[in-house]
Amino acid sequence: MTIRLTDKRKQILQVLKRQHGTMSVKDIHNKLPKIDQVTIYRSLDLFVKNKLIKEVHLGKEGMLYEYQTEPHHHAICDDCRKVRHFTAPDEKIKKLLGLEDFEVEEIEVIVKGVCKK
Amino acid sequence: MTIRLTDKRKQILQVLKRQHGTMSVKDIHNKLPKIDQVTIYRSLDLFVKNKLIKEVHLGKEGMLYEYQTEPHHHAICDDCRKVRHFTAPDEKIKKLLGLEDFEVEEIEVIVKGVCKK
DNA sequence: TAGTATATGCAAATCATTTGCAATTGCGAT
DNA sequence: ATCGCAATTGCAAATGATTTGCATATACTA
Repeated sequence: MTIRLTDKRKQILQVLKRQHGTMSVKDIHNKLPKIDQVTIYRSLDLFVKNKLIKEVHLGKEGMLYEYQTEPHHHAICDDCRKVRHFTAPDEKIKKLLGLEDFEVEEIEVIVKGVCKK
Repeated sequence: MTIRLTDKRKQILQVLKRQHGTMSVKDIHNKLPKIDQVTIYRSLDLFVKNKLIKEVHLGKEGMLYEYQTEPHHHAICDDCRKVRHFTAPDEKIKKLLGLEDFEVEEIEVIVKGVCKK
């Protein structure tokens, strides 16, 4: 099985790269109305499996996808629903967790609260 | 608006308390087949809003609910899908995050990887 | 105990995501 | 260049989780 970087896949990845943040399938479809939603779903799955992008659950609103230039975590405001990024040294988090008998592959921190502007 | 702790709600909460772990709506419904799923959905929403229980997303499989005697985080094995709990001092995590301008209400850490038994 | 607000069940709607299948396209071998 | 086949795409329909509308049942207050 080969993974072809077709034109549509390139477009989808491009949109995600430009966004600098999370997008839903709908968001992507709005930007690329000529590409079928199903194709977007399948492409995203493929990208996730190949670790080109990340998927995150930040609420009940369905899965979100994100191209990360550098790994980061998310804080979401309960009021305005805006998402903020923040970085934290994975190694230190790992140490805090102290998980024995577990081969850690990915750590995801989701912070909920209210942003005071 | 008053929150009535009706018999059905008590049963649902009871089931969650006994579980010591996450449950899906289906899981709960299996244990309490006489209570309609819709009632379970509505009760869980209510419990979450009143902070009696927590809801977590650990995968694509839909929302999970959990009664936590003490706050903890989750590690999920990509192979066996088993969920493990672990605690970590919130204060220290908060410090690592270094979120300015954000009123933190809840921190959720989700670890993905493989458990080596 | 009557009156009213809340809770419940059922059927149907909605929303995100997946699947089946037929048509199209990309790419390597000729 | 083009033939052939595997991978990709779109469309329609299926699935699965969750929500909504509404009529009935139940709990609490006066």
